[in-house]
Amino acid sequence: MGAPAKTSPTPAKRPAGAGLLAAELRVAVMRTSRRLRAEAASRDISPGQYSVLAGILNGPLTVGELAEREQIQAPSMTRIVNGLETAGYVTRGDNPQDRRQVLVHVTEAGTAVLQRARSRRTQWLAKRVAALTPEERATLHEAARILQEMSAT
Amino acid sequence: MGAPAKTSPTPAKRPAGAGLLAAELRVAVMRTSRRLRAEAASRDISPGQYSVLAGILNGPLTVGELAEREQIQAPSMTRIVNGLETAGYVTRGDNPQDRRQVLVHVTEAGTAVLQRARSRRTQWLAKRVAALTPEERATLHEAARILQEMSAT
DNA sequence: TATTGTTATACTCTATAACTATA
DNA sequence: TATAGTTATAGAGTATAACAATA
Repeated sequence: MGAPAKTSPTPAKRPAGAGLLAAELRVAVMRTSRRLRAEAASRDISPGQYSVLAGILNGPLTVGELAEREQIQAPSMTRIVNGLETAGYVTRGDNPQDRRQVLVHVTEAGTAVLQRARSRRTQWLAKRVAALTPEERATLHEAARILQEMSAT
Repeated sequence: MGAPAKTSPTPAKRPAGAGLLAAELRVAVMRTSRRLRAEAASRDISPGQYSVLAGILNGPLTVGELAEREQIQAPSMTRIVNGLETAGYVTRGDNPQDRRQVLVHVTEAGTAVLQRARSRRTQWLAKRVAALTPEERATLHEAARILQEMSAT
């Protein structure tokens, strides 16, 4: 069986076995992602573009590094960067130390659009998060950290 | 701004404001969903097909009901049902009380493939879930419930 | 010869609009 | 006239394979 869950915030629920938990988590994540995509669609920038801009805010990264971070293949990242470059949100620069690489830099317009998008993008989610109890928010905060770590594996 | 977050269960981390939490949650969910899709791809059935089969295990539903449950439009559900019907996993039946409606029934093959898929589909996730602490599993269990409720809104 | 990035191409999933049949 | 479902078409995002430039 699962763990005793001694200090669970919801005493009525026991932790399910790994298989059952994975199944319910998978449904929850897939459904939420579909909802997020639908709600955020056609405003500002795409989810992929958003992540890329956020990733290079603190300094340029190569196309390969970005692809690895986003867990997608290089050609897909090339397309995302193309879109951002056309929109004027990033520029491509050479790396003098390895001229095969392409460093993606964020522009001022890119920084601005990211900040605007940050508030709009999460509007749907933020509205629902705000309706939660502090305990539920803490749970989601911790869950986000766990999911990030699991996905990074 | 967000709530003061007075009784956080994770002392080192305070619950972020609704906007920040929504932002980090969004990234975590989108990244995990991309990972899930990639890991589960081309085995058994698609995520959408999986959810549909699971939904009609306890009795047939109409195409419209399924579309609403999955938060997608009717034509998208028609395509998913087409795929399942071609594969022999569901059958379409009339509703005698309203002949505009189409009731989607699961077949024996559909039930079997769902049970097989259930264990395979969540394999990637279950492996990582099993490596977590009981407390982390409890957190994800609760988070799944919260995400489900938020997505249902 | 190996690696980085791009181009070419195709597949999956989604959506909106137009259509058919039933109510 | 309104509703349930399908068909037609298009768009977004992803992938693999082949190619160019550089190491």
